[in-house]
Amino acid sequence: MSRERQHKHGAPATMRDIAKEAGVSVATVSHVVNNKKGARIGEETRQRVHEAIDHLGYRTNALAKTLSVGSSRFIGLVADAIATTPFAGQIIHGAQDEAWKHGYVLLVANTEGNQAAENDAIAMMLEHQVKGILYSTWYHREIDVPESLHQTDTVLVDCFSTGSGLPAVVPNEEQGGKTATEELIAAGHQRITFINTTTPSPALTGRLAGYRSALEAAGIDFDESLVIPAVPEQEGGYEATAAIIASGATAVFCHNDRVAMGLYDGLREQGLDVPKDMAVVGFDNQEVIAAHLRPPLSTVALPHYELGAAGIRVLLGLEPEQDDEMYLIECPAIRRQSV
Amino acid sequence: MSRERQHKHGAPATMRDIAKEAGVSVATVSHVVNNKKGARIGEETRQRVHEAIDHLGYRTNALAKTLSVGSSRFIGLVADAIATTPFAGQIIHGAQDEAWKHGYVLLVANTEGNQAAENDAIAMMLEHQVKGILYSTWYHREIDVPESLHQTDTVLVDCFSTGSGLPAVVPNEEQGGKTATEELIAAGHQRITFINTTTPSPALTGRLAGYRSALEAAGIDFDESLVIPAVPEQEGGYEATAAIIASGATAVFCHNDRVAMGLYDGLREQGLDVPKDMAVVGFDNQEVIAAHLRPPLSTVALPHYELGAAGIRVLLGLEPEQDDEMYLIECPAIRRQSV
DNA sequence: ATGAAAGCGCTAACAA
DNA sequence: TTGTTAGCGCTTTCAT
Repeated sequence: MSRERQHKHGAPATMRDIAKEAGVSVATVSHVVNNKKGARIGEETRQRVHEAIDHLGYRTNALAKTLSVGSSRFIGLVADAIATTPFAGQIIHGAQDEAWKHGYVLLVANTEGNQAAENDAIAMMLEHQVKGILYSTWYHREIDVPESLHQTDTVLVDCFSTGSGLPAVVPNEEQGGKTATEELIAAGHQRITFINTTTPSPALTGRLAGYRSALEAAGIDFDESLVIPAVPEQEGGYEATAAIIASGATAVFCHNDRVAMGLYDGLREQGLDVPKDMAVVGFDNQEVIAAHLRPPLSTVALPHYELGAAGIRVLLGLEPEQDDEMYLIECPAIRRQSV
Repeated sequence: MSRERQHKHGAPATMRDIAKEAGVSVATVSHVVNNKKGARIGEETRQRVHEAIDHLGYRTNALAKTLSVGSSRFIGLVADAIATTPFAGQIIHGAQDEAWKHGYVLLVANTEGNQAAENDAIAMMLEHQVKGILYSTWYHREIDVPESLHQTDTVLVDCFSTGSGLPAVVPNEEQGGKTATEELIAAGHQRITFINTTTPSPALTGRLAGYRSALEAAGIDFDESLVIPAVPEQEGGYEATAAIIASGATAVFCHNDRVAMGLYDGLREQGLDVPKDMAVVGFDNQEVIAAHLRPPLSTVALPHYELGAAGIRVLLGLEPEQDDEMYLIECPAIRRQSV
């Protein structure tokens, strides 16, 4: 009973239509639609307007509104690898929820690391008068900021660029490494190996620092020979098996869930049981893997959802200022059954 | 506190600014900016305009343009689980690329299956005058279409709703199942088990139909006892191990990569080698898993990128009409080393 | 309590 | 070849 004919091809009803139908001016319609508190509209008039609105199926034209008020409700999100990882999805989700909460909508663009696509994407967002841009990468690293990003407010998510002056929201790698190690220590382990990545990155240095600091806090001497470099994938974990066993350790902190998965295979081949013979913790909390390994993998989560949400908050100026413009997000422990 | 940020970027230059700077009318500016072919502009004037443009750093206001021409360049994409799976990312990526190619930009919203969020998202898209909406789910299934979707052109992606009259773009499960089975047959296997899912879905029936048709085409009798039901995750594959071995089969087609991963574990525990003692193919081509299992898993890909891209094409009327409004996208074989 | 009118930045006839 | 003039749908003073 509410809509007359909302044909796909019929032009949508405008305020003018409502005004005519209700026998009032568009100004009045605008006032009741937006529930302006300054304006006093007669109860009877308000009523008529509302009737006209759902009789005609009116819906405000956000674009016209934007043009009129001068500031849009768009926030752009440019990601470098939406497709290759579930992580990007989490960032988008977090950003979307938070943006939504404040009345903004997300304009997303994927660039697969392509320079040209990136510039096009940014240009398009600027043309759409975005309030600002979230520029995100799928793994934590330092980047060169595209020049065009400086034309609007932008915040870096899961990446940073020292000297760019742009605020960055990144995971707290060191705290994460410390947390992972502490899980092992708390379970009584003293000789703990750390399979670290071989690719230079904040993750490499941060997690190592965390590992050392956890050890130190527990009064355990750091033994360089216990940190084993490996390609950060299943293959790396598998290949590290022999070294792990030879080290005499009783627990291992893996650089990420995928190397833990590879290590599981290696351990199983040697007839070793997790966690009885060897405790293991991963990093990332990559759901498809961690939750379904046997036994389910205890790990530390990369807070992608929070990264996206926090990104929006700093963009909107809702987050307490950080002096160095680096917003560190905590990586929480996810306990399952491998420790 | 930080009100400085708000003043960082001055109001962007408008066409009027350019017009003044170049000493011409806005109409002229509009013409050169859009390279209107109808209008002849003096080379010298055009020059001046261009100079003013990059002197003032002009950028067209897409919103104003939309309002003026009457049709926007937005396409909405509402997804039910952007965060929980890498698949959604692929759909977005495909949609984004294709939309972009035709001058459209994507407005994305995530709803996590929440009814209210869904309606809000759709309403918001309608308010932004989207050209149409892509409604996608993260696994292929039949759905009830939200009423509001009928207020604009919409196409269903990775889901369908018979009787809704809405076009749907879905993976060709049957062809996929057939392809997977054929990979095994081509490798010389005759006794092939199929670990099928237990959850009712197009995947359950479609892949089974494909399995049977491949068998039939190869002159192999279908043996009901060779299809083993299992939870579609690692656990299901692992638990199916005994039945698989007992069946005397030499190859198995797994409902998805995750069950294949579980099966790998089970097989390894029994000292069986893949593919020597048992050939296995998966389904989905879930990169993080399939490419890194030992040995890397041969599988059949769910064409998510194509799903998204094709969705845009049918929305834009670029795809040859399909009578039943069902657009089947092929699932290609991905050969690795498990067969 | 309500309406008239002037924009917002841009496009598109139609003039000149 | 270029400028004038209406809008597009909405908000917002300022009148009435």
